[in-house]
Amino acid sequence: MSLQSLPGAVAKKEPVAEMRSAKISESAVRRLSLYLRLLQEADSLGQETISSEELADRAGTTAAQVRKDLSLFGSFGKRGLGYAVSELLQEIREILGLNRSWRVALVGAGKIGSALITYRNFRTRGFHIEAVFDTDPDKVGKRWGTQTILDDTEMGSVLAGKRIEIAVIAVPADAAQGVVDRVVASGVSAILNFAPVRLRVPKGVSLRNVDMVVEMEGLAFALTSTER
Amino acid sequence: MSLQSLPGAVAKKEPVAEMRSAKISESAVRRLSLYLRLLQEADSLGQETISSEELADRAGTTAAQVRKDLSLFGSFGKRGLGYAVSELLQEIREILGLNRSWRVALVGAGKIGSALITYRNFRTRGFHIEAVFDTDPDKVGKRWGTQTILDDTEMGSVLAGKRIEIAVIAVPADAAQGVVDRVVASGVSAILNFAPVRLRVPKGVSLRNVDMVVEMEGLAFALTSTER
DNA sequence: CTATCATTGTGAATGATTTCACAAGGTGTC
DNA sequence: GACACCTTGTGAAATCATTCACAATGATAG
Repeated sequence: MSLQSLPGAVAKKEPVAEMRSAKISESAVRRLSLYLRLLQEADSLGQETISSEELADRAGTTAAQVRKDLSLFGSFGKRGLGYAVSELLQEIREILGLNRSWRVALVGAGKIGSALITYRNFRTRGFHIEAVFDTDPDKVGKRWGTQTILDDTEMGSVLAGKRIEIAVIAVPADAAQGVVDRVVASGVSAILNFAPVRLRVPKGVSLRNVDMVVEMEGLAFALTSTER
Repeated sequence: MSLQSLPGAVAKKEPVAEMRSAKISESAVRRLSLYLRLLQEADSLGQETISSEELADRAGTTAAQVRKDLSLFGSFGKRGLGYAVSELLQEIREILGLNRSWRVALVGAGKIGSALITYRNFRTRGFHIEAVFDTDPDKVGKRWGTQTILDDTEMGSVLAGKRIEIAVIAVPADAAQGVVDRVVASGVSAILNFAPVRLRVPKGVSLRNVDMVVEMEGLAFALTSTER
């Protein structure tokens, strides 16, 4: 039986805006993103309701953790029944800011950039790559997916002109900080960094790092420390 | 003035093996990996000593955090002076298990795999990709870097034969769990997963995930929640 | 309509991580 | 050799995150 039709479910939830004052931990946000993916899978299989326990099992966490995470933003479930899949899906999309599209630029047209631009999940989640930059004259002017690679020198004006919000940095480590300074100056306020370097960003700019060497070294540590 | 020559520094440290009993948090290990990179940079510039404060500044953390992280494994510094760069470097390499090479296999010869195999930092850190697998008959047999792409069906025997320790999973989400089950059965006990899916591994197998969509959604959340 | 069952939402308890703060140890100067 | 100065290593305190446990709520069956 469907929960969407029950009047209580929507009326009860707290306004999301009010909840934003509290500080939400990065790990909680990561889990929400994961719940979202799991809910989309459940939804596409036609599942209508899900309990915190089932969601926790699929996410590899505990039912209490799921409920706590969701309670940071409101009350979305029904006691005795669980959560309406499609409704919770929509709530999390709203919480994460995914009910709109985001304007993204890619700086660095190398192998990592190439992997990103062909990654379907990106577009389907609302992240639209609207510009690609590189310094290499052999690459500039070439078509890359739906984009033509632009010269690095045009970066400032294009980012500002297209009002790009998120920059993906996929350049060599020694060039990364310079790129960051320039994209921030052009109004970008969120950065996903693939370069193996610690970047400095001004307050108000969000930064996430993806560092494969750090992950591999974490695995090496785990293997080393369990050895006997 | 160099610290290496002073007798106290080495004699004083606790044996690493003994310290391993305590549980080390994942975030502490991440920071160690970062310190290592920063120390290598300092070392290559000829810097001989570094204080916890300077290392913390470069790593974007606090001096107390640096000292606490290091104290989990021993006493490597000299009061009043700081740490000998090349010595601390070596200690961290030992802690993380990087004084040896690791046998790595790559499963999935797509764009992400391509980015990995050409990534120099990998090899220089001791991670040697010794086999590459794919299911696509058009790819099997092609040369990829120093490796020839092998057919997926050979995976089990090759992994076991080469005693591969770490597998990098770069296949589509719906194929990932099957691959994991097979690599684990072939003796692999650490996995770096790029597929956007939650994998299940038996106890004793280490797993790290790199999930670009999760990172991007984290940025979307940050942008959304700071908006007014 | 009452009893039973399932599952949420949430304070309180526990556990983990980070920060504080300072004694201890070591350098350099006069 | 005494004094002034730095910086580590580390208990204790503070903060942050997770887990527990249960009252509250709603569904369902008879």
